[in-house]
Amino acid sequence: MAPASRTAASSGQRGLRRYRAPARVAGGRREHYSCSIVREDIHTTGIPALCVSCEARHRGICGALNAEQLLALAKSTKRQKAEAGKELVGDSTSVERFSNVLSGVAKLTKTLSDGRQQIVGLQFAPDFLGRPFQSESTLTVEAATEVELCSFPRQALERMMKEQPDLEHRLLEQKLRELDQARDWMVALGRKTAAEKIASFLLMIARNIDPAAGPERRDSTFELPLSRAEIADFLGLTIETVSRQITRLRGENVIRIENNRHVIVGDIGRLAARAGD
Amino acid sequence: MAPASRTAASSGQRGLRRYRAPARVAGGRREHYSCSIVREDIHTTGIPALCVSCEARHRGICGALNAEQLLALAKSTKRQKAEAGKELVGDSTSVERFSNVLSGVAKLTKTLSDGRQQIVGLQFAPDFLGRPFQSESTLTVEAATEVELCSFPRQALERMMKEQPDLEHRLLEQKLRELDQARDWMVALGRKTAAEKIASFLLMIARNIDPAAGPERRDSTFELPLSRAEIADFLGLTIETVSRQITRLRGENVIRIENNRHVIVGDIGRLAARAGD
DNA sequence: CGATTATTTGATTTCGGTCAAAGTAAGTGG
DNA sequence: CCACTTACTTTGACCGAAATCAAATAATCG
Repeated sequence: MAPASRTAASSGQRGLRRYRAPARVAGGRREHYSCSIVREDIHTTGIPALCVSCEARHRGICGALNAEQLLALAKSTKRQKAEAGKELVGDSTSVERFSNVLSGVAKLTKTLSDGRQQIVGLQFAPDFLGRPFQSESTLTVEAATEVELCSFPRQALERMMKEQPDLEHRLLEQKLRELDQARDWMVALGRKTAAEKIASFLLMIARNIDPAAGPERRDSTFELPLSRAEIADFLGLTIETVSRQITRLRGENVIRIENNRHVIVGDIGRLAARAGD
Repeated sequence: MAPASRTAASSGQRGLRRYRAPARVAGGRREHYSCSIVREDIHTTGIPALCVSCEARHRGICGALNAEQLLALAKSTKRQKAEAGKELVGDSTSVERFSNVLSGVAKLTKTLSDGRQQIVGLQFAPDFLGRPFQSESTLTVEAATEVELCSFPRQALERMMKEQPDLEHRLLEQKLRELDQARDWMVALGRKTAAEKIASFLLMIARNIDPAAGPERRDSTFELPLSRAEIADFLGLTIETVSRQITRLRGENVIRIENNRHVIVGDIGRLAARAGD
C-alpha cells in the first residue's frame, strides 16, 4: 500500500491529476507600486498605500518594519495574482523573490524521481513564502487556489534583516510555526489511519480558512482549497481512499458536502473526535 | 497498514519497546562550571574552558557569540550527560532550559492518545535543542544514545538574542535545516515503500554519524543510534517490517550487520539507489 | 548460567492500493 | 439549447504490502 501515487504516475491518472484550468490571462495583472500614493492617517502615517490594510503588517513579517522601512521595501515590491495551478517556484530553480501570501492557499510539494508526490506544506495568508539563505529551492511552490502575493527581491529582504533584527525574529517565529506544523503532519503520515488523516485534514483546513472559526463555534463551513488528488498527495493516500473516507464521514453525518468543494461541518467536536490525537 | 504502533500499544509490545536500561546513576554527573578556568591561546583568549573545544562554537549557535558573551552565558551553563532512554523534556511540560547536543543522538517524539508514537526528529551534535518563544513543549525529547548536553536557561538565551542578533540568525538557520529535514521525512513517510524508508534511514544515519563520511568515500560504518522499535517509530512502520527489510538488505549484500547495531555499508551508492529519491 | 529484553522469522489478516467503470460538473462548439 | 468533451469524483471488485499474531532465536547483563 505504500507506493501510493506511483501508480498514478505510471497510469493515466497522473495526467488527470495534473489538470489545470485552461490558463486565462495567466500570470495576469501585475502591478508595480511606487510609494507615491501615501494615505495620511493617525496610525498609518507614511505607510505605503500598498501596505495600509495588509494582513502581513499585522500578523505577518512586515509588522517588524517601521514606515520608513516599509517604504524602502515597497519600492521593489510587486503585488500579483496567480490562478489555481500556477507554479510559483520550481524545484531546483533559483529563487530571486520571496513573498507574503495575501489571500488564497499555496502548496509546497516534493516529487520523487518516479513521479510520486507529497505535499509538505500549505501556506495561508499572511504566511511568508520562501527559504532564506539558500538560493536554490528544494521544493515546488504552486497556487492551490487563486492566490494573491506580495513579493520582494530576496536581497532586499536579506539586507533589511541585517538592519532590522526584529524582521529576522518574525521570520524565525514563522519558520518555527511551520516546523511545528510539519511535525504534526509527520505524526499523521506515519501513524494515523486513512480515516484519521481525513478528519485531521478537514479540521486543519477549517481552522485556517473558515472566516468564522474560533473555539466557541461548534460548526464550520468552508471551501476546500484542494482537489481530491491534492488531498491524497497531502495525506499520503490515493484519490480513491480519500473519496471513500469523505463519503464515509458524509454517511455518518459528520460533514455535508455540496459541489465537491463546499464543506459543512455540523459539530467540529465530532470531527475532532475522529482525528486520533 | 496504518495503525502501526497501535497494536504495539494494546498488546505487550509497547512494554517491550519502552524498555530502558535500569537507570544507573540516572542524570548523574552534573557539573557546574564557573568561568574561573580560562586557557590562554592565540585563538581562544578569554573563552571559557568549557567552550574552547566545543563543536557548538564552530558549527553550532554559540559561534555567534564573542568571548565576553560566552563568558556571560557560561555562568549559567551546565554540562551534563544522560544515558540512553533518559527523558530530557516531557511533552506538555514547561521548558526552562535549552541545550546544545555535544555528542550522541537525541530523539523528538510525539505520541497519540492511544499510544501510537512517531519520532519527528533526530538531533546530532552540534544541534540546538529547544523551541524558543514557547514555554510549553509540544513533544518529548529523549536521549536515543548516551548524550552529552550543554544547557543554559531559556531566559539567558532569549536575553542574549536581543543583544546579539547574530545568535538569532544562527538559530534561524538551524531551524530552517530542521524544517528541510522534516519535509524530507514527510515525503518518506507519505510516499516511500518500507524498503525505501529503511534505505533512506540508513543513509541519513551514515551521513550524520559516520566520522569518516564524505562524498568521496564509497563505504561507511557506524553504530545505529536507534533500536528496531525506534526505527519503526521513526519510519511509521512496525518492528517486524523493519527487521524484515533490514534482513532483505543484508541478503542482497547491500549492508552487513554485527551485533544488531553495528552496520557496514560496502557501497553507499548501492544503498542510495534503493532510497527512491 | 539464567533471566530479561531484542530481534528475527513464519503464518495469516487487513487496510489501503490498484484496476476498472460509471457518475458529475463545467465548458465548448454546433 | 444540447450533444460532446474533458476533467474530476465516486463506487465496486480484487490484490498485495505491511500489519498482526505467534513463536523461535540471539544478545545482554547481573
